[in-house]
Amino acid sequence: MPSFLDLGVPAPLAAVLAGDGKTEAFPIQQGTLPDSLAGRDLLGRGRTGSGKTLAFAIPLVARLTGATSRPQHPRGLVLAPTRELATQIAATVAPLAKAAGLRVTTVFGGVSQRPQEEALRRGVDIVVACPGRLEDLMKQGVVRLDEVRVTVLDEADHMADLGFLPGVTRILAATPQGGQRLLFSATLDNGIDVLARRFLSNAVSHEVDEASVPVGEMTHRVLEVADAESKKTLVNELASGAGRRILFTRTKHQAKKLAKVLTTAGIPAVDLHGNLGQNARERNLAAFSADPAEGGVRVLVATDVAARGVHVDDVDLVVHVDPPAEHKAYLHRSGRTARAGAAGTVVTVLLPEQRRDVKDLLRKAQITAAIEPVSAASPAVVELIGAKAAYVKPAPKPAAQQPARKKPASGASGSPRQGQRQGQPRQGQGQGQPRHTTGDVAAPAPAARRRRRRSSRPQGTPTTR
DNA sequence: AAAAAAG
Repeated sequence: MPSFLDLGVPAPLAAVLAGDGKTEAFPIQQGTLPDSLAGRDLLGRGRTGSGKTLAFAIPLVARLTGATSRPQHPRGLVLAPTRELATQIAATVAPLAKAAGLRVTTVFGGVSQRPQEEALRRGVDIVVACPGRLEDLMKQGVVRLDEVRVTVLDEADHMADLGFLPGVTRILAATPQGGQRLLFSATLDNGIDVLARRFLSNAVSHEVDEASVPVGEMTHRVLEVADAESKKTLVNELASGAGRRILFTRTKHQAKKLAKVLTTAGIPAVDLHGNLGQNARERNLAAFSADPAEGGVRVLVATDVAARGVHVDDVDLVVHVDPPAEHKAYLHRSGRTARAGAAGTVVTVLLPEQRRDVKDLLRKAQITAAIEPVSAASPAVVELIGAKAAYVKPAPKPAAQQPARKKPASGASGSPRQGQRQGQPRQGQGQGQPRHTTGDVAAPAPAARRRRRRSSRPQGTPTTR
Protein backbone atom coordinates (compact mmCIF):
# COMPACT_ATOMS: atom_id res chain seq x y z
CA MET A 1 0.00 0.00 0.00
CA PRO A 2 1.28 3.46 -0.84
CA SER A 3 2.01 5.92 1.90
CA PHE A 4 -0.05 9.03 2.49
CA LEU A 5 2.90 11.10 1.39
CA ASP A 6 3.06 9.21 -1.90
CA LEU A 7 -0.55 10.10 -2.50
CA GLY A 8 0.08 13.79 -2.13
CA VAL A 9 -1.08 14.29 1.43
CA PRO A 10 0.63 17.40 2.82
CA ALA A 11 3.53 16.55 5.12
CA PRO A 12 2.07 18.10 8.29
CA LEU A 13 -1.07 16.00 7.91
CA ALA A 14 0.88 12.87 7.08
CA ALA A 15 2.90 13.51 10.24
CA VAL A 16 -0.27 13.61 12.33
CA LEU A 17 -1.39 10.33 10.81
CA ALA A 18 2.01 8.76 11.34
CA GLY A 19 1.83 9.81 14.98
CA ASP A 20 -1.32 7.74 15.16
CA GLY A 21 0.40 4.77 13.56
CA LYS A 22 -1.08 5.41 10.14
CA THR A 23 1.42 5.60 7.34
CA GLU A 24 -0.10 3.46 4.63
CA ALA A 25 -3.35 4.32 2.94
CA PHE A 26 -6.25 1.89 2.79
CA PRO A 27 -7.62 1.19 -0.68
CA ILE A 28 -10.55 3.60 -0.45
CA GLN A 29 -8.10 6.31 0.59
CA GLN A 30 -5.63 5.34 -2.08
CA GLY A 31 -8.36 5.42 -4.68
CA THR A 32 -9.95 8.71 -3.79
CA LEU A 33 -7.18 10.92 -2.41
CA PRO A 34 -5.57 11.95 -5.69
CA ASP A 35 -8.91 13.15 -7.03
CA SER A 36 -10.26 14.62 -3.81
CA LEU A 37 -7.00 16.45 -3.10
CA ALA A 38 -7.17 17.83 -6.61
CA GLY A 39 -10.56 19.30 -5.84
CA ARG A 40 -12.78 17.00 -7.85
CA ASP A 41 -16.29 16.00 -6.93
CA LEU A 42 -16.50 12.34 -6.16
CA LEU A 43 -18.54 9.37 -5.06
CA GLY A 44 -16.71 6.98 -2.80
CA ARG A 45 -17.85 3.54 -1.82
CA GLY A 46 -15.89 1.19 0.37
CA ARG A 47 -16.91 -1.47 2.80
CA THR A 48 -17.78 -0.72 6.39
CA GLY A 49 -14.66 -0.26 8.45
CA SER A 50 -12.48 0.36 5.42
CA GLY A 51 -11.40 3.91 6.26
CA LYS A 52 -13.84 6.23 4.56
CA THR A 53 -13.82 8.91 7.26
CA LEU A 54 -10.14 9.56 6.82
CA ALA A 55 -10.62 9.45 3.06
CA PHE A 56 -12.68 12.64 3.27
CA ALA A 57 -11.15 14.19 6.39
CA ILE A 58 -7.77 14.52 4.72
CA PRO A 59 -8.81 16.42 1.58
CA LEU A 60 -11.27 18.48 3.60
CA VAL A 61 -8.47 19.79 5.79
CA ALA A 62 -5.83 19.91 3.07
CA ARG A 63 -7.95 21.97 0.71
CA LEU A 64 -8.84 24.54 3.35
CA THR A 65 -5.35 24.95 4.71
CA GLY A 66 -3.67 28.31 4.35
CA ALA A 67 -6.67 30.57 4.78
CA THR A 68 -8.96 31.49 7.62
CA SER A 69 -12.72 31.48 7.51
CA ARG A 70 -14.66 34.61 8.35
CA PRO A 71 -16.87 34.46 11.41
CA GLN A 72 -20.14 32.66 10.67
CA HIS A 73 -18.83 31.63 7.26
CA PRO A 74 -17.30 28.15 7.47
CA ARG A 75 -15.48 26.88 4.41
CA GLY A 76 -15.82 23.18 5.13
CA LEU A 77 -19.00 21.25 5.87
CA VAL A 78 -19.64 17.62 6.73
CA LEU A 79 -23.19 16.29 7.02
CA ALA A 80 -23.92 13.12 8.97
CA PRO A 81 -27.17 11.33 9.82
CA THR A 82 -26.73 10.95 13.57
CA ARG A 83 -25.25 13.03 16.36
CA GLU A 84 -22.94 10.27 17.47
CA LEU A 85 -21.52 9.97 14.00
CA ALA A 86 -21.06 13.73 13.75
CA THR A 87 -19.16 13.68 17.04
CA GLN A 88 -16.99 10.84 15.86
CA ILE A 89 -16.21 12.47 12.53
CA ALA A 90 -15.27 15.70 14.28
CA ALA A 91 -12.90 13.72 16.50
CA THR A 92 -11.21 12.29 13.42
CA VAL A 93 -10.97 15.66 11.71
CA ALA A 94 -9.80 17.56 14.79
CA PRO A 95 -6.13 16.51 14.99
CA LEU A 96 -5.66 17.09 11.28
CA ALA A 97 -7.38 20.45 11.48
CA LYS A 98 -5.30 21.45 14.45
CA ALA A 99 -2.09 20.70 12.62
CA ALA A 100 -3.32 22.85 9.76
CA GLY A 101 -4.42 25.70 12.01
CA LEU A 102 -8.09 25.17 11.26
CA ARG A 103 -10.99 25.24 13.70
CA VAL A 104 -13.70 22.59 13.84
CA THR A 105 -17.04 22.53 15.57
CA THR A 106 -20.03 20.22 15.69
CA VAL A 107 -23.58 21.40 15.12
CA PHE A 108 -26.49 19.15 16.07
CA GLY A 109 -29.62 19.05 18.17
CA GLY A 110 -30.29 17.72 21.63
CA VAL A 111 -27.64 19.93 23.19
CA SER A 112 -27.47 23.60 24.01
CA GLN A 113 -27.28 25.86 21.00
CA ARG A 114 -25.14 28.38 22.85
CA PRO A 115 -21.67 26.86 22.50
CA GLN A 116 -22.32 26.08 18.85
CA GLU A 117 -23.48 29.61 18.22
CA GLU A 118 -20.53 31.10 20.05
CA ALA A 119 -18.07 29.00 18.10
CA LEU A 120 -19.66 30.02 14.83
CA ARG A 121 -19.62 33.70 15.78
CA ARG A 122 -16.00 33.39 16.79
CA GLY A 123 -15.36 31.72 13.47
CA VAL A 124 -14.77 28.10 12.50
CA ASP A 125 -13.34 26.63 9.34
CA ILE A 126 -15.10 23.28 9.39
CA VAL A 127 -18.59 22.44 10.61
CA VAL A 128 -19.61 18.82 11.18
CA ALA A 129 -23.38 18.79 11.41
CA CYS A 130 -26.65 16.96 11.45
CA PRO A 131 -29.17 18.60 9.14
CA GLY A 132 -31.82 19.71 11.65
CA ARG A 133 -29.84 22.01 13.91
CA LEU A 134 -27.75 23.30 11.02
CA GLU A 135 -30.85 24.44 9.19
CA ASP A 136 -32.10 25.94 12.40
CA LEU A 137 -28.94 28.00 12.78
CA MET A 138 -29.07 28.99 9.13
CA LYS A 139 -32.58 30.34 9.59
CA GLN A 140 -31.49 32.24 12.67
CA GLY A 141 -28.71 33.81 10.65
CA VAL A 142 -26.05 32.36 12.92
CA VAL A 143 -24.28 30.61 10.08
CA ARG A 144 -24.07 31.13 6.35
CA LEU A 145 -22.87 28.55 3.88
CA ASP A 146 -22.10 30.83 0.98
CA GLU A 147 -18.36 30.49 1.45
CA VAL A 148 -18.25 26.73 1.78
CA ARG A 149 -15.64 25.30 -0.52
CA VAL A 150 -15.79 21.62 0.42
CA THR A 151 -18.96 19.75 1.36
CA VAL A 152 -18.97 16.11 2.47
CA LEU A 153 -22.00 13.86 2.73
CA ASP A 154 -21.18 10.89 4.89
CA GLU A 155 -23.60 7.95 4.61
CA ALA A 156 -24.73 9.73 1.49
CA ASP A 157 -27.32 7.19 0.47
CA HIS A 158 -28.99 7.55 3.84
CA MET A 159 -28.86 11.31 3.57
CA ALA A 160 -30.76 10.91 0.32
CA ASP A 161 -33.54 8.97 2.06
CA LEU A 162 -36.93 10.57 2.19
CA GLY A 163 -36.69 11.80 5.75
CA PHE A 164 -33.41 13.59 5.18
CA LEU A 165 -33.58 14.60 1.56
CA PRO A 166 -35.48 17.89 1.80
CA GLY A 167 -33.20 19.33 4.46
CA VAL A 168 -30.05 18.03 2.83
CA THR A 169 -31.15 19.50 -0.48
CA ARG A 170 -31.77 22.91 1.06
CA ILE A 171 -28.39 22.80 2.79
CA LEU A 172 -26.50 21.82 -0.34
CA ALA A 173 -28.37 24.47 -2.29
CA ALA A 174 -27.08 27.04 0.20
CA THR A 175 -23.46 26.18 -0.63
CA PRO A 176 -21.83 27.74 -3.69
CA GLN A 177 -22.32 26.09 -7.05
CA GLY A 178 -18.66 25.63 -7.79
CA GLY A 179 -17.74 24.06 -4.46
CA GLN A 180 -16.26 20.61 -4.14
CA ARG A 181 -18.60 17.83 -3.06
CA LEU A 182 -17.64 14.44 -1.72
CA LEU A 183 -20.24 11.72 -1.22
CA PHE A 184 -19.30 8.62 0.74
CA SER A 185 -21.02 5.46 1.92
CA ALA A 186 -20.60 1.70 2.16
CA THR A 187 -23.86 1.32 0.28
CA LEU A 188 -23.75 3.98 -2.35
CA ASP A 189 -26.66 3.00 -4.55
CA ASN A 190 -28.75 4.76 -7.12
CA GLY A 191 -30.75 6.46 -4.42
CA ILE A 192 -28.19 9.22 -4.41
CA ASP A 193 -28.76 10.03 -8.06
CA VAL A 194 -31.17 12.76 -7.14
CA LEU A 195 -28.42 14.51 -5.18
CA ALA A 196 -25.64 13.59 -7.56
CA ARG A 197 -27.41 14.96 -10.59
CA ARG A 198 -28.20 18.25 -8.99
CA PHE A 199 -25.10 18.89 -6.93
CA LEU A 200 -22.14 17.08 -8.45
CA SER A 201 -20.34 18.13 -11.53
CA ASN A 202 -17.89 16.10 -13.54
CA ALA A 203 -17.65 13.70 -10.63
CA VAL A 204 -15.48 10.67 -10.44
CA SER A 205 -16.76 7.46 -8.89
CA HIS A 206 -14.51 5.21 -6.83
CA GLU A 207 -15.76 1.87 -5.71
CA VAL A 208 -13.19 -0.22 -4.02
CA ASP A 209 -13.41 -3.87 -4.67
CA GLU A 210 -14.02 -6.32 -1.97
CA ALA A 211 -11.02 -8.61 -2.14
CA SER A 212 -8.38 -5.93 -1.82
CA VAL A 213 -9.83 -4.31 1.27
CA PRO A 214 -7.86 -4.95 4.42
CA VAL A 215 -10.91 -5.71 6.45
CA GLY A 216 -10.96 -8.63 8.78
CA GLU A 217 -13.03 -11.67 8.20
CA MET A 218 -16.68 -11.28 8.98
CA THR A 219 -18.46 -14.52 9.77
CA HIS A 220 -22.21 -14.57 9.31
CA ARG A 221 -24.48 -16.97 11.20
CA VAL A 222 -28.22 -17.31 11.17
CA LEU A 223 -29.61 -19.05 14.24
CA GLU A 224 -33.21 -20.14 14.14
CA VAL A 225 -35.19 -20.58 17.31
CA ALA A 226 -38.59 -22.20 17.67
CA ASP A 227 -40.48 -19.45 19.44
CA ALA A 228 -40.30 -16.14 21.25
CA GLU A 229 -39.41 -17.82 24.52
CA SER A 230 -36.38 -19.58 23.05
CA LYS A 231 -35.43 -16.35 21.40
CA LYS A 232 -35.21 -14.65 24.76
CA THR A 233 -32.97 -17.40 26.06
CA LEU A 234 -30.74 -17.28 23.02
CA VAL A 235 -30.42 -13.51 23.11
CA ASN A 236 -29.46 -13.76 26.74
CA GLU A 237 -26.77 -16.24 25.90
CA LEU A 238 -25.44 -14.22 23.01
CA ALA A 239 -25.16 -11.24 25.32
CA SER A 240 -23.18 -13.25 27.84
CA GLY A 241 -19.90 -13.87 26.08
CA ALA A 242 -16.61 -12.27 26.89
CA GLY A 243 -16.20 -9.71 24.15
CA ARG A 244 -17.86 -6.45 23.27
CA ARG A 245 -21.12 -6.89 21.45
CA ILE A 246 -23.89 -4.82 19.92
CA LEU A 247 -27.48 -6.07 19.87
CA PHE A 248 -29.77 -4.41 17.35
CA THR A 249 -33.52 -4.19 17.83
CA ARG A 250 -36.19 -2.86 15.54
CA THR A 251 -37.67 -0.27 17.88
CA LYS A 252 -36.57 2.17 20.54
CA HIS A 253 -38.88 0.58 23.04
CA GLN A 254 -37.39 -2.87 22.53
CA ALA A 255 -33.88 -1.54 22.84
CA LYS A 256 -34.70 0.02 26.17
CA LYS A 257 -36.53 -3.03 27.40
CA LEU A 258 -33.87 -5.51 26.38
CA ALA A 259 -31.07 -3.52 27.99
CA LYS A 260 -33.06 -3.50 31.18
CA VAL A 261 -33.86 -7.20 31.04
CA LEU A 262 -30.24 -8.10 30.45
CA THR A 263 -29.00 -5.86 33.20
CA THR A 264 -31.51 -7.31 35.61
CA ALA A 265 -30.37 -10.78 34.59
CA GLY A 266 -26.84 -9.92 35.62
CA ILE A 267 -25.51 -8.96 32.19
CA PRO A 268 -24.81 -5.23 32.35
CA ALA A 269 -26.08 -3.56 29.21
CA VAL A 270 -26.67 0.01 28.06
CA ASP A 271 -29.10 1.19 25.43
CA LEU A 272 -28.76 3.68 22.61
CA HIS A 273 -31.76 5.08 20.75
CA GLY A 274 -33.65 8.24 20.00
CA ASN A 275 -35.87 8.14 23.03
CA LEU A 276 -32.90 8.92 25.22
CA GLY A 277 -31.79 12.44 25.92
CA GLN A 278 -28.49 13.38 24.37
CA ASN A 279 -26.80 13.14 27.77
CA ALA A 280 -27.81 9.55 28.19
CA ARG A 281 -26.88 8.74 24.60
CA GLU A 282 -23.39 10.07 25.13
CA ARG A 283 -23.04 8.50 28.54
CA ASN A 284 -24.13 5.07 27.35
CA LEU A 285 -21.96 5.08 24.28
CA ALA A 286 -19.02 6.18 26.42
CA ALA A 287 -19.71 3.36 28.88
CA PHE A 288 -19.74 0.90 26.01
CA SER A 289 -16.52 2.33 24.55
CA ALA A 290 -14.73 2.24 27.89
CA ASP A 291 -12.31 -0.54 28.69
CA PRO A 292 -14.30 -3.49 30.06
CA ALA A 293 -11.53 -4.04 32.58
CA GLU A 294 -12.18 -0.58 33.92
CA GLY A 295 -15.89 -0.65 34.33
CA GLY A 296 -16.87 -0.50 30.69
CA VAL A 297 -20.15 -2.13 29.76
CA ARG A 298 -19.70 -4.87 27.21
CA VAL A 299 -23.20 -4.95 25.80
CA LEU A 300 -24.89 -2.22 23.80
CA VAL A 301 -28.52 -2.60 22.77
CA ALA A 302 -29.31 -0.17 20.00
CA THR A 303 -31.73 0.81 17.30
CA ASP A 304 -30.48 1.67 13.85
CA VAL A 305 -29.26 4.97 15.24
CA ALA A 306 -26.05 3.00 15.79
CA ALA A 307 -26.23 1.11 12.52
CA ARG A 308 -24.12 3.48 10.50
CA GLY A 309 -20.66 4.79 10.98
CA VAL A 310 -20.33 4.41 14.71
CA HIS A 311 -16.95 2.93 15.47
CA VAL A 312 -16.05 1.23 18.71
CA ASP A 313 -12.84 -0.78 18.85
CA ASP A 314 -12.96 -4.52 19.19
CA VAL A 315 -16.63 -5.23 18.82
CA ASP A 316 -16.45 -8.95 18.09
CA LEU A 317 -20.12 -9.78 17.81
CA VAL A 318 -23.11 -8.07 16.26
CA VAL A 319 -26.53 -9.60 16.90
CA HIS A 320 -29.55 -8.80 14.82
CA VAL A 321 -32.06 -9.49 17.58
CA ASP A 322 -34.71 -8.42 15.14
CA PRO A 323 -33.72 -8.80 11.52
CA PRO A 324 -33.50 -5.41 9.87
CA ALA A 325 -36.11 -4.39 7.37
CA GLU A 326 -33.73 -4.01 4.48
CA HIS A 327 -30.43 -5.34 3.32
CA LYS A 328 -28.56 -2.06 3.58
CA ALA A 329 -29.37 -1.91 7.28
CA TYR A 330 -28.07 -5.47 7.59
CA LEU A 331 -24.76 -4.48 6.02
CA HIS A 332 -24.35 -1.32 8.06
CA ARG A 333 -25.32 -2.91 11.37
CA SER A 334 -23.04 -5.85 10.70
CA GLY A 335 -20.26 -3.47 9.82
CA ARG A 336 -19.91 -2.41 13.46
CA THR A 337 -17.70 -5.48 13.78
CA ALA A 338 -14.75 -6.66 11.73
CA ARG A 339 -13.39 -3.16 11.32
CA ALA A 340 -9.97 -2.11 10.11
CA GLY A 341 -8.52 -5.57 9.91
CA ALA A 342 -10.13 -7.16 12.95
CA ALA A 343 -12.30 -10.26 12.78
CA GLY A 344 -15.92 -10.40 13.82
CA THR A 345 -19.07 -12.46 13.91
CA VAL A 346 -22.57 -11.46 12.95
CA VAL A 347 -25.58 -13.40 14.21
CA THR A 348 -29.12 -13.04 13.02
CA VAL A 349 -31.71 -14.42 15.39
CA LEU A 350 -34.46 -15.93 13.33
CA LEU A 351 -38.02 -16.95 14.10
CA PRO A 352 -39.56 -19.49 11.74
CA GLU A 353 -41.98 -16.99 10.26
CA GLN A 354 -39.10 -14.69 9.35
CA ARG A 355 -37.30 -17.25 7.23
CA ARG A 356 -38.44 -15.94 3.91
CA ASP A 357 -37.77 -12.30 4.65
CA VAL A 358 -34.32 -13.01 6.00
CA LYS A 359 -33.34 -15.21 3.10
CA ASP A 360 -34.36 -12.40 0.82
CA LEU A 361 -32.40 -9.94 2.90
CA LEU A 362 -29.23 -12.02 2.83
CA ARG A 363 -29.51 -12.62 -0.86
CA LYS A 364 -29.72 -8.91 -1.52
CA ALA A 365 -26.81 -8.30 0.83
CA GLN A 366 -24.88 -11.01 -1.05
CA ILE A 367 -24.27 -12.93 2.13
CA THR A 368 -24.27 -16.71 2.08
CA ALA A 369 -25.18 -18.20 5.41
CA ALA A 370 -26.94 -21.44 6.26
CA ILE A 371 -29.83 -21.34 8.68
CA GLU A 372 -28.84 -23.22 11.81
CA PRO A 373 -31.59 -24.45 14.09
CA VAL A 374 -30.53 -24.00 17.69
CA SER A 375 -31.91 -24.57 21.10
CA ALA A 376 -30.60 -23.26 24.38
CA ALA A 377 -26.97 -24.09 24.92
CA SER A 378 -26.62 -25.89 21.63
CA PRO A 379 -23.05 -26.27 20.40
CA ALA A 380 -23.34 -23.44 17.93
CA VAL A 381 -24.28 -21.07 20.71
CA VAL A 382 -21.69 -22.28 23.15
CA GLU A 383 -19.11 -21.87 20.45
CA LEU A 384 -20.23 -18.34 19.73
CA ILE A 385 -20.16 -17.14 23.28
CA GLY A 386 -16.94 -18.93 24.10
CA ALA A 387 -16.53 -22.42 25.47
CA LYS A 388 -16.39 -21.26 29.04
CA ALA A 389 -19.36 -19.00 28.89
CA ALA A 390 -19.66 -16.91 31.97
CA TYR A 391 -23.37 -17.33 32.01
CA VAL A 392 -23.36 -21.09 32.45
CA LYS A 393 -22.24 -20.63 35.99
CA PRO A 394 -22.19 -17.05 37.17
CA ALA A 395 -18.55 -16.08 37.01
CA PRO A 396 -16.79 -17.00 40.26
CA LYS A 397 -14.33 -14.14 40.04
CA PRO A 398 -16.16 -11.26 38.47
CA ALA A 399 -13.41 -8.69 38.45
CA ALA A 400 -10.24 -7.99 36.59
CA GLN A 401 -9.19 -11.06 34.74
CA GLN A 402 -8.79 -9.37 31.43
CA PRO A 403 -6.37 -6.51 31.72
CA ALA A 404 -6.17 -5.43 28.14
CA ARG A 405 -8.78 -5.64 25.48
CA LYS A 406 -6.45 -5.38 22.54
CA LYS A 407 -6.76 -8.72 20.97
CA PRO A 408 -4.94 -10.18 18.06
CA ALA A 409 -7.17 -10.18 15.03
CA SER A 410 -8.58 -13.56 15.78
CA GLY A 411 -11.66 -15.03 17.36
CA ALA A 412 -13.49 -13.80 20.37
CA SER A 413 -12.01 -14.97 23.59
CA GLY A 414 -8.65 -16.21 22.55
CA SER A 415 -9.65 -19.83 22.35
CA PRO A 416 -9.73 -21.11 18.82
CA ARG A 417 -13.23 -21.71 17.69
CA GLN A 418 -13.96 -25.30 17.22
CA GLY A 419 -16.35 -26.63 14.72
CA GLN A 420 -16.43 -25.65 11.15
CA ARG A 421 -17.90 -22.36 10.35
CA GLN A 422 -21.05 -22.84 8.59
CA GLY A 423 -22.45 -20.10 6.59
CA GLN A 424 -19.03 -19.04 5.61
CA PRO A 425 -19.54 -15.66 4.11
CA ARG A 426 -18.04 -14.46 0.99
CA GLN A 427 -15.90 -11.94 2.66
CA GLY A 428 -12.78 -13.91 3.25
CA GLN A 429 -9.73 -12.46 1.73
CA GLY A 430 -7.53 -13.48 -1.02
CA GLN A 431 -9.04 -16.44 -2.64
CA GLY A 432 -10.77 -16.10 -5.90
CA GLN A 433 -12.59 -13.34 -7.60
CA PRO A 434 -13.87 -10.26 -5.96
CA ARG A 435 -17.56 -10.76 -5.53
CA HIS A 436 -18.53 -7.28 -6.32
CA THR A 437 -17.90 -5.95 -9.69
CA THR A 438 -17.20 -2.32 -9.70
CA GLY A 439 -20.23 -0.30 -9.01
CA ASP A 440 -22.38 -3.32 -8.53
CA VAL A 441 -23.86 -2.07 -5.35
CA ALA A 442 -25.32 -4.73 -3.12
CA ALA A 443 -28.79 -4.30 -4.44
CA PRO A 444 -28.93 -3.04 -7.94
CA ALA A 445 -32.08 -1.03 -8.03
CA PRO A 446 -34.46 -2.86 -10.31
CA ALA A 447 -35.49 -0.10 -12.59
CA ALA A 448 -33.90 3.29 -12.77
CA ARG A 449 -30.70 1.54 -13.57
CA ARG A 450 -30.36 2.77 -17.08
CA ARG A 451 -27.49 5.02 -16.17
CA ARG A 452 -24.37 3.61 -17.50
CA ARG A 453 -22.35 5.07 -14.71
CA ARG A 454 -20.98 1.79 -13.57
CA SER A 455 -20.51 -1.07 -15.81
CA SER A 456 -17.54 -2.96 -16.95
CA ARG A 457 -14.67 -1.06 -15.58
CA PRO A 458 -11.87 -2.87 -13.83
CA GLN A 459 -11.97 -2.72 -10.07
CA GLY A 460 -11.39 0.61 -8.45
CA THR A 461 -11.11 2.40 -11.72
CA PRO A 462 -12.56 5.84 -11.66
CA THR A 463 -15.22 6.92 -14.07
CA THR A 464 -16.58 10.25 -14.88
CA ARG A 465 -20.18 11.09 -14.87
C1' DA B 1 -41.03 0.08 7.57
C1' DA B 2 -38.48 2.24 11.35
C1' DA B 3 -35.51 5.60 12.84
C1' DA B 4 -33.39 9.77 12.49
C1' DA B 5 -33.21 14.92 12.51
C1' DA B 6 -35.53 20.78 15.57
C1' DG B 7 -37.82 21.63 20.02
